[in-house]
Amino acid sequence: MSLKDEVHQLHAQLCNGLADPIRILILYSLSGGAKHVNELTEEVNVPQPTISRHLKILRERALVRSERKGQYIHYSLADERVIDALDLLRAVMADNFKKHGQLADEVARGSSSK
Amino acid sequence: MSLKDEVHQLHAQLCNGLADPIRILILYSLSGGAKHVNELTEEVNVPQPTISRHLKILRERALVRSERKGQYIHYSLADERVIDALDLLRAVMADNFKKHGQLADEVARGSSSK
DNA sequence: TGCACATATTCGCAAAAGCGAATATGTGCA
DNA sequence: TGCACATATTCGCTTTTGCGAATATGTGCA
Repeated sequence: MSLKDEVHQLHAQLCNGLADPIRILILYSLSGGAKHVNELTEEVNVPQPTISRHLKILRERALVRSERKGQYIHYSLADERVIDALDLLRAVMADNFKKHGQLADEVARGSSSK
Repeated sequence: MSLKDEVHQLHAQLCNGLADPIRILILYSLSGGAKHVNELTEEVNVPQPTISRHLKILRERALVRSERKGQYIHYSLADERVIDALDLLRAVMADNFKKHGQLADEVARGSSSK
């Protein structure tokens, strides 16, 4: 595989890190400030091992950073621009719905800029 | 599933549309102007049925638009902001590499702004 | 040290994705 | 109509992904 293709491969993997509803919820949650795993578990409302599995994926793609603080491990966004990218895509989606007259309001609400 | 979760599901599907190297190549190629399938086949250098399968996915996610022009079908970006989002993520990736001193140059080259 | 809590990993499995090869559909033109 | 070209779909298969349940690891404190 050429070096250039490797870059596209990595670019795709980064995008793949965003391609799951739970991970999107985690990222938006972290955009409101660093949190530890239990807080995320409550906010996203899925079992703790599931959160940890998704956090591992986000870590592997360098989308989040983790830092141990005593007993807890604090997770934070690695780069705020990831939220910008998500918001852009959400806006694209909202416009599509507007064109087809469905769900547009709910999409517009609940973004990171709530 | 709640309506809000449905939105996150759709958001994730949109991101999933970007989560493949071939589709990323297709989108960047289309950012240089509308093209028909054979042109994409040559540029991306994969078999034609493969391109068509990926185009179907991009269509389903409303990332591209298709318009028949006689014998050909012209594909174009549905929304330029998708490229903005991809570029943002590529920049995030480039910065990560810069921190780890790998591949950063190649990542910076070959973006949509070539 | 040993217990309580926070977080991560493993396992087994069911569901989904991606691919090559073959084939089908659609369109223009002789 | 029938042929040539452009594009889409189907099929069989292998690989990957995601999940729940159980379990392991790591940390602070009595």
